[in-house]
Amino acid sequence: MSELKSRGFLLKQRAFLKLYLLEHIQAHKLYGSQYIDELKREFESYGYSPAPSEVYKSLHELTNDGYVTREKKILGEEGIGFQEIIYYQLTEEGKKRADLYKIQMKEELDRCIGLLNKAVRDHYGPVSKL
Amino acid sequence: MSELKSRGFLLKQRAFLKLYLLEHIQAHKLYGSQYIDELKREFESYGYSPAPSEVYKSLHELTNDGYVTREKKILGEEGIGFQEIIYYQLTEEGKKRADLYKIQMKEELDRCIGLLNKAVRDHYGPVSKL
DNA sequence: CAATGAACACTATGTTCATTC
DNA sequence: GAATGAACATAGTGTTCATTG
Repeated sequence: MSELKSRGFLLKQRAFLKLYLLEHIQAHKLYGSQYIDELKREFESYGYSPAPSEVYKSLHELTNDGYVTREKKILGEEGIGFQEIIYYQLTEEGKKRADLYKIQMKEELDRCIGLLNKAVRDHYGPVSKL
Repeated sequence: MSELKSRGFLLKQRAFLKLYLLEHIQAHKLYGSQYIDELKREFESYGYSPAPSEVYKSLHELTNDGYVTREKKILGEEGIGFQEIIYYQLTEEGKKRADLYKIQMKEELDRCIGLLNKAVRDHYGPVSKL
């Protein structure tokens, strides 16, 4: 998860998605496009709609980094429409490392929020506390 | 300033820099590398150090979009070290449009802060109000 | 056909270095 | 030599489309 060390301008999208995916995977075992739907719904009112491929890439990276394992299943009735889907599941190792990831992400989120709030203060007067 | 309409994940760096540059240029007429120094100092404690070329590109775009005009000067003593520098200055048109730009940026900043705060709430509990 | 993911394209950003006075 | 900015390289993200069962 090298994107956490970058310290550039703002947080990278994929780091953000991974934070959500780690939690969603822990909460309920779903397959790829279901997480995509969840995320789209979740961020809809924030004017953000993650591209499917970004979510898949995030899932691949979590897999490659050993956070999660994949489990293929076939969906649908015999004979007519088959559909392969892939379930994701946190590994034991992944659970521990997810905690560390969360801690690092908290710092990064705070940094970014701080930077954006500074811009609001600098250009639109003091930030309201409500 | 088409980067304001994107509505992707987070704000683009250059849009952010332009907001600062428009205000800095209005506040005091400096040349390029002086704005760079100002910005670096300003964001230092936020773990963000804009690359010089990003600032120059932002200044070029502000120029091309008619917000500012450029004025070349020669710095230094005759005979030995000459140094060409470029001062920037808001146009009349630029002042008006900068206000519009600020309004649009406010929305975008709020959207991004909202998205990041949501992540903090979702993963680390309710956001403290201080 | 829906889900997956690879390939491709494009945009944003960072790095290097030539120029110029 | 310091400032400027072009050229280049890379990263990040979005789009399209082939696969496949």
